[in-house]
Amino acid sequence: MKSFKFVVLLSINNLFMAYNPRALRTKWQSRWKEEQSYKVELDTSKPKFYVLDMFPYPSGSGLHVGHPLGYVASDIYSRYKRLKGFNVLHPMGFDAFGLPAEQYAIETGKHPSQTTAENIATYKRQLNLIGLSFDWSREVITSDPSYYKWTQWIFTKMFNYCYCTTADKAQPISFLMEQFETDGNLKTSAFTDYSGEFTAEEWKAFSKKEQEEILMHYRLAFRKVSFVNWCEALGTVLANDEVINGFSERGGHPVVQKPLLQWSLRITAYAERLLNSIQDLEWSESLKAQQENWIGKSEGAKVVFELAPKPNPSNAEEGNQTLEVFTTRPDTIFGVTFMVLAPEHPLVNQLTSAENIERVKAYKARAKSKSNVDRQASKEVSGEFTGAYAIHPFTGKQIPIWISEYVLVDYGTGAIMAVPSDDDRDHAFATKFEIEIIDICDKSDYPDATNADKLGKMINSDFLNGLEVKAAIPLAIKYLEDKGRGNLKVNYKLRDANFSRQRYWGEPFPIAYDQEGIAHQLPEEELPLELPQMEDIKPINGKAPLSKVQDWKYKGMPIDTDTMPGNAGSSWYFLRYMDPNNSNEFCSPAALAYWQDVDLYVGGTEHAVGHLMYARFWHKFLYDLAYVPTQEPFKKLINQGMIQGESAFEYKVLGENKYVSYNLKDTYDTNPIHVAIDLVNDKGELDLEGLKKWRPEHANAEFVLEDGKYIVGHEVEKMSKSKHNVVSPDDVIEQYGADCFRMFEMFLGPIENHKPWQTKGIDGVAKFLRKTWNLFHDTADNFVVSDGKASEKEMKVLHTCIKKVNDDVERFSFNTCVSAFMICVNDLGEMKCNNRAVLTELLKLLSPFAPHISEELWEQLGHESSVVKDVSYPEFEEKYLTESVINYPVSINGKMRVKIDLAADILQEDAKAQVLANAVVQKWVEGKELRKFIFVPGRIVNIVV
RNA sequence: GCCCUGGUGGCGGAAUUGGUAGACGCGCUGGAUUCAAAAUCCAGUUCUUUCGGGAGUGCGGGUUCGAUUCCCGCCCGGGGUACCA
Repeated sequence: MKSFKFVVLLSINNLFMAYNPRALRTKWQSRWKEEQSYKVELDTSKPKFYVLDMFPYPSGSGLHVGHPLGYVASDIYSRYKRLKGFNVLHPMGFDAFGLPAEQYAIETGKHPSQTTAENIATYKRQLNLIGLSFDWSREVITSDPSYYKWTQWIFTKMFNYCYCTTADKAQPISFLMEQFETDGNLKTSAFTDYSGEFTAEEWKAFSKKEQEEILMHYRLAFRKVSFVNWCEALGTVLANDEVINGFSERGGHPVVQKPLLQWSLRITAYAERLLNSIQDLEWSESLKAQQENWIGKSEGAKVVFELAPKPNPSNAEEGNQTLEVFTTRPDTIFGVTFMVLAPEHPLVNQLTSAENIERVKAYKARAKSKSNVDRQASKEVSGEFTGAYAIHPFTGKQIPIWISEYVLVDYGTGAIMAVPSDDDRDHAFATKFEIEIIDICDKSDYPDATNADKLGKMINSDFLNGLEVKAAIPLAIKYLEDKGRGNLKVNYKLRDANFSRQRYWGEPFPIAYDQEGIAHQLPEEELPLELPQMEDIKPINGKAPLSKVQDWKYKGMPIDTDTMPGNAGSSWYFLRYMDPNNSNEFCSPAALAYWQDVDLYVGGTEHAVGHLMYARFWHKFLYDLAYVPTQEPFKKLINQGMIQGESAFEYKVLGENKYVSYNLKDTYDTNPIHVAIDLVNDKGELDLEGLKKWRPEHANAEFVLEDGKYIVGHEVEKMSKSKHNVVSPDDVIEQYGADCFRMFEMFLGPIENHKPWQTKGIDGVAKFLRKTWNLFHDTADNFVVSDGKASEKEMKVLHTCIKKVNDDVERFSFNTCVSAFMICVNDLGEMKCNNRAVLTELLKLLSPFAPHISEELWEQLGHESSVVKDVSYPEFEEKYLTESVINYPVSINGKMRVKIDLAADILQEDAKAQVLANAVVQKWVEGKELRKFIFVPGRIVNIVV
């Protein structure tokens, strides 16, 4: 009876005293919250450091174990920098506007503002569970009017600015209008897609409406007709990824291209600057390459072709029309045998002769019915002759003009000069339609060269004959210039960004239209223009949801009914964190002067071009207006890899309610079906009782087992709800604790690698944390540390770890940090080290990785201060690592044969004598000629015989 | 096709500047402890071997005293992109 009581007492005691991650988590997380441990203020006495995670979209399914990979890494770095004396800005917020919330609202009737608020609450709870050191007082939510006021404000700035190509920066539209008043557009260097010319007199003679239409071609935020994916059956516009092979993803209804007057942002004006400053960024080479490819700069020439007069011109002016093309191979001009226009090219209708008009119309209609993606996916050669001809600028020959889908209306000039001998697509086209092919480039010196290599010697090319391609190109351009038929031209793949969405859940445009349809911005004091509350947010008759709002007017003028896309709010959020509650400015100059830019940005590669390109563009625009102090927003960027899920499959026999185990599936005709991964144990065995509860259709099913077990099949795929392979961090943290979760995520491998989630190794990290705890406690879990002077061996172990962790955090190699901690704790454990001085430093080192256990043990050491914010990072001291003797590996002919201790300061001659005297070395060297003795101090000895 | 990545034990991975290949962890094997199990601890764990060694970082060459690392030519996986004139 007595001993029974004793056992109970002991286990209760254990429950309270032993390492209990759950209790520590709640204790310290609430303490940090109470004490606002992670609140950060502008403090010019300290150097700043800005660590940012990519803005999460709060989806309905919450965080899975893949998301925190980057968050934990950036948190460790933030905590590390804090202990190093930096004033660290480490904020978090939510990209809360967007399509999924709106779609969910339409399906369930729940208002997006409600679901968004719920999802944000879930995200915050989960993020806090991990023990991340965010300053929540700086939280930014894009759907909050106090935030989107400034998104709208930046938009109005873009509306009021154009781009000056000589000053190479944005300039006010008013400046441009003054130019028009004095010189028309003849002298302006403003960036534009406007091709007409007008004098000052003509400008003044234009109506207000005509003037505004011209200005739209200069504004950085402007309206133009662009195409949307229109689905008649759903009565709505679809995003590209909602369209599959010309049909809607939901329902499979046909989708057509429909022209709509929409807002765009003139990012193309910044193409060259966006390209040039990539070089200065500390981003991965692959990411830089993706941005460069996206901008897609190519140098070539603009060539102007006269059009041959029509046999029966309907009016006299038509005869003087010209056709402009862009080419990267002006040297091939003597090989041009036809021209091709995009079907949508504005000259097509007017060029087409009467006898071809029907067929051209039919071809255009066919092109229009296909989505862009479809058109580009098809490799089929198709086209139609217009009946018109152009005149070759040098030979004067008549060249037939065709239209074809392979020419894209929005790249270059929407027209090409076709050179079938030196372009694969032109060649295929010429072959199919039996058009002449003139050989103009002798490639016999380069048997393996493709057309893309631009190699060969010019032939049949008049003044270019005999020249290599590289020499012929500049000469051809010079000739074109001299004859006034063309000039050097640089072209970019980058397109202006469509900035309108016919949706509800986004920022409204602060723009109203007068009776003539002229766009006017709302005055600044009217911002924010709040999104009106609507019960039913479905689009109506193909019009945007806001068109249903009765009084959606400003001073009687109708307000724009489109809303901004998701990338609006996320293009500048990183600036708002610097001064999140400012109601007078988007961010104060003082905050900007101090925080400057993001020092470290952590996020996934899925934003490689979209978000990062837009944010850089907005930032450069704000820089031009002198609102921000830096040219680039994100100095250093780390891409975290994707954590994939491991899916599990059961195998259903076709047509029967029967499931066979993995290794037997090939003897039946089966279909794999996803099963919930949490019903499967480490050995791949399926919990059949759990399965029956999860999916009742299994209740009466027959299971064909192997060795009495049902074994599932596995596959690694993206983690997603529909694949039933999602693992929530909540469960892992509940079972192992937040510190273990954090360290295990880091231990999985290099931060940038993609890897499947497997809890297989997590016990190793859990063991490590227990061992760390046990350095401070005896077997009965009493807190025991000793006070004397630490031994040299202990100091060596400690400082080896300090050096390794310090170096590895700096290069973002967190997995090797965890290894270093394990080695250190194992070594100290082996030495039975519980020395206060050693353990104190160890806790400081560990706290960025495992803040909860560190804080608890820190308190147990008797500190009133906090190890997560009040201490400074341990200093590495070389003297603890210096050795008087070094154990050298000795290689013979490059193979390691023996290790020999040599004095650290030994000279080569002495080393040689000692090494050669060694018995093992003797054995290998005996009877052979000693050719060379290599001694690399501190490293290695190599003997060549 | 083009651009970018990566390829190392049974598994995740380490080797930072060309210098001991496989750190650390998982798993596995054997042992201690236990009535037993879990947990814990100890030892072993690239392959091969005639126990001297030999081979080995996707494959084939090269440079070097020495190559996972640098160079040339291939193969395979992952990501991006695509009629871009």
